Amino acid sequence: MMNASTIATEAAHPQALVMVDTALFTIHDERLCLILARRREAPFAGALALPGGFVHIDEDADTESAARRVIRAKIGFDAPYLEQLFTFSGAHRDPRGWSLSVAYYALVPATLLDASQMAEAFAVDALPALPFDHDRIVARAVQRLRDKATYSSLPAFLLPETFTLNELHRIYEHSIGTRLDKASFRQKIIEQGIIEPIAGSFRTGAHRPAQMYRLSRSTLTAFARQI
Amino acid sequence: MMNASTIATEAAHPQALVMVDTALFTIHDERLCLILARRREAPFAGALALPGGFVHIDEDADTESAARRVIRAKIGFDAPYLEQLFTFSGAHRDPRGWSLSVAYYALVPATLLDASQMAEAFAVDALPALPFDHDRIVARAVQRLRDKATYSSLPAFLLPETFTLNELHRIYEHSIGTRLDKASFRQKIIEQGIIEPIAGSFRTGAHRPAQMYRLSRSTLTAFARQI
DNA sequence: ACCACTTAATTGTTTTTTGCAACTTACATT
DNA sequence: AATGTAAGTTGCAAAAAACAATTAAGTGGT
Repeated sequence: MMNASTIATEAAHPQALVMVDTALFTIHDERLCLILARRREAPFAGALALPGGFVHIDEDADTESAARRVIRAKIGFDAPYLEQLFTFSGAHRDPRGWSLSVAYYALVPATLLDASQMAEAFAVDALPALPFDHDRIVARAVQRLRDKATYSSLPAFLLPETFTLNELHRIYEHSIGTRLDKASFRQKIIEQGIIEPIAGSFRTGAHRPAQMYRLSRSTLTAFARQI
Repeated sequence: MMNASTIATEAAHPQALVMVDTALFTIHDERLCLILARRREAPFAGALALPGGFVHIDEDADTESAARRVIRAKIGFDAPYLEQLFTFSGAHRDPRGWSLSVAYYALVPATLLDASQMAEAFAVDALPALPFDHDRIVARAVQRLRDKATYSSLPAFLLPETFTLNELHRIYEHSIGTRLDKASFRQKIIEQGIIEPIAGSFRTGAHRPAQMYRLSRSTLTAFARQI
């Protein structure tokens, strides 16, 4: 029978530090933002960084559970969308030694965040300097979001439960970073069937009321073609 | 100053086993295959599995280097294409304890493999039962290959340095799993500029000779549209 | 030498998808 | 009731894709 010390002998190698880091996207003032955390401990105590922490193998079922735990600690609830991004590793990314960080990215509607949480949201194109290799994590997360926005329902997870087609249109444009034709966008979204109108529900304002919609599925839907 | 024992105290948690596993794709008899390795050690000694091993933090610069080392040990050279796939983790995927495996996938032209290596190539739709969670790794690797084949030069890395357009056509069909129109395929590939004709070089045979091509770039090229 | 056969490569036509612009609708405000 | 503006639709031209047919270039058999 094997026990921990047998394993250590078998592996016969010094151990890597295993952690998770999370890129929490939200929208603020029509801009794509990331929620940062101020580090309480060394290294880089006091600096703003991506929320993260060590994997606790006695407590976390897997790294995704660890990421969920980190996110809950940060915002108080589970993000509507969470996906593994990439695993970063090496001797120099953390001064404490050879480390491995499984990075996740999540999308959080701004409506679910309170003022103090929104105060820690920074536009992705105006982030402060970040410690470790968090710049690389951010770059990859933004790239992933942009890529995936072109062929899936991903950006919808930045919106509240209900939204108008124009709101969805704008969030796609902000996610992808390019202008999208209104007529084509509406047609494609409708025919993909990712959203459904909420009968009788309209956003009223100064002008013509807008039909409210909700996502048909709570999970990501990939499109056959690009948006 | 910090040292290993301080860190262990700081982390204050039992450690995860950190390893890499690799899905090595190749083509044999017009079929998409994976190269498996027979395990020499417990657990699952004697079973066929994805080539893999522990990360050696004193030797591997990062997990990608570890994957390259594993691949070199298996086939004797670096795969022309290597990419991180996904990180699998949890208490139950390996009987030795809570483990984390960073999975990579690689594409290797059959022409670079010798007979003994090809003997360990199994069609992805007729694989033997695999230990650990290697079935999940394989499923995700095949899915990634199929997805990426639809919008990039990825399948070309399964071919030797030089190839004909029809060979490229067939490898795309095998990678994606669907039929592609000959005329459209040729036009799209040419206009993407991922390949260039080799002046004066033709594959001769019983019929009309076919122009030979090579990749224009040694790195992956993503297309603006689907193939 | 010529014909049949097969694969390589191109050409042409139809259908579908896009990109763009103009237009209609429905409200609040004055 | 007129005006302004955002919501939503319609129509058309251009581009892209799918499909079908044709031409090109060799080998091998007679």
